[in-house]
Amino acid sequence: MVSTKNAKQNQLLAAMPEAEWKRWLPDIEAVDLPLGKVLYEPGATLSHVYFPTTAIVSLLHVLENGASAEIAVVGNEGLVGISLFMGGESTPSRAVVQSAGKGFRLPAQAMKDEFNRGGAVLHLLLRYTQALITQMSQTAVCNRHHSLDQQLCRWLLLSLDRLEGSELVMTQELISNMLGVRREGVTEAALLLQAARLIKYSRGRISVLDRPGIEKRSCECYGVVKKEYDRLKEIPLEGKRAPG
Amino acid sequence: MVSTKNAKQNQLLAAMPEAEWKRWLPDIEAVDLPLGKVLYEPGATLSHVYFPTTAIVSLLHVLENGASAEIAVVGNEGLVGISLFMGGESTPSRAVVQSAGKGFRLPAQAMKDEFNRGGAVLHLLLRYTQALITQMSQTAVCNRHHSLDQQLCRWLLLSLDRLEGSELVMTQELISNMLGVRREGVTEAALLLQAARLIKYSRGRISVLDRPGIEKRSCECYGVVKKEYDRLKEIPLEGKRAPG
DNA sequence: CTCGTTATGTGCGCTACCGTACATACAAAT
DNA sequence: ATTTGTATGTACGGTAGCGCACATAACGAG
Repeated sequence: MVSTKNAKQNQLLAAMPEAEWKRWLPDIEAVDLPLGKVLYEPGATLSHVYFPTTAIVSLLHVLENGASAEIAVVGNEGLVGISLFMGGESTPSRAVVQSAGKGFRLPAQAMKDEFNRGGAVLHLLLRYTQALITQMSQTAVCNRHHSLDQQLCRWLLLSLDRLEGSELVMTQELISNMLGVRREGVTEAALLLQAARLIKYSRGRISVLDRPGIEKRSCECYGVVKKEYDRLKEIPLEGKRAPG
Repeated sequence: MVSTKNAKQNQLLAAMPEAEWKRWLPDIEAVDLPLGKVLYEPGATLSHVYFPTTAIVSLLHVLENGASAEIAVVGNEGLVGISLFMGGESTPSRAVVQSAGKGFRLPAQAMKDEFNRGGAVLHLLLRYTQALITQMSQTAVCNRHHSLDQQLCRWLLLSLDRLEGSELVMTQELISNMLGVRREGVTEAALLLQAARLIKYSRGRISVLDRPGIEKRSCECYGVVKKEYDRLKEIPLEGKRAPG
């Protein structure tokens, strides 16, 4: 049981009713999620779903020519691998660990069985998926309308919310991959933020000095997404199952 | 029963097993979906879910300053109002009829009850949602990386697939709202397509002359999305309900 | 301390798209 | 036939971000 004692650092696992949680225990497994680890590739069948606790995972959508963009980010508030219970078995996107840390995982079949019981677990996961959808669509609009500057701020805030402390380990090159822009563009934007004393960084380490300042500079997208996650967290679980 | 005789023009309704379908009948209702009709506003609680048959509905995400972008399009292959069964009650996006036509609708409570039975309906709807998610994320990347030209082609193709015939009623102004770009930009892109004899248009009427030509000119995003919808349509319904 | 490697900074011409301001053209109404 | 409104075309300066080619700087290994 020692191995699962931190599992409830993941908010979905923590929100799970006791009865369900007990059924999961035998199958759940602690995993290390090192930077860059790929949890799934486009089109691949998923073997597990992952519940990050201290790690952050990026959902990247990759184009034929190799260009990519992050469509959502998953931390301890969520899970990676929704297509497993959504019924598609796979997605055309890629999940990569963006910030090293720990997490837990559950085998595909166990996840499906649990989901198909149709109770609290189902509602919990779907509600989370709904929040994820919000994040994706906000990202789509953000890609269209906001400046790199603003997007970098949004991205920093989303990452900060999923980390302890105010430092993130992340090269500008990696950030550029996430945002789907040039590395040099990130350098410039980061310089501006540094000049404004909002952040400080050196060789892959970013310290956030003035979070409120970054929030002011960010586009609305961060706030919208955060608010929606919060809202959905508050709605009580239905958990009911209609009679057959 | 006359009023529902065309309901199975909607692919989701058509895929519904007979037993479920019979339960729905009393509640289902034919509706007219005129151009511009708003099916839901950001944050509003949904009263119905809509199953378009000949109409096309755009899911738009609107920013504070009024700028917007289409994050997905729904035709007779899908339904409008997934947040109802996903558990959020509302979404921060807006659903607008982009191409006038007919559809059917089901009251919110009936939809929820049916979904919570947990059988084929649930799996069908979730699978569709999964396809919708693919469309959203592809759109996000497309917004980032592809030219207006390519995106216009993608958009035309997605619309064509959801219409009979090869003509769409749509001003360039409206298209620009969907794509989240300037109207003049659409004019230029459309001129190029017209010069290449791929389309012809006049005052809000676009005729597609050479569909394969447009497909060649489109970015990959159209193909990826279409393929994923097709793939998910093929997966047989599980429909099973795990024992309590 | 030196060297190779990786991370960051800079410069420059280029292009797609923006914002704005108009000009034209078609279509329906009177 | 003239008017009015809406749809489309054109023009032009501005700019954000691109692709490319380097310059600098930090760090780690030897």
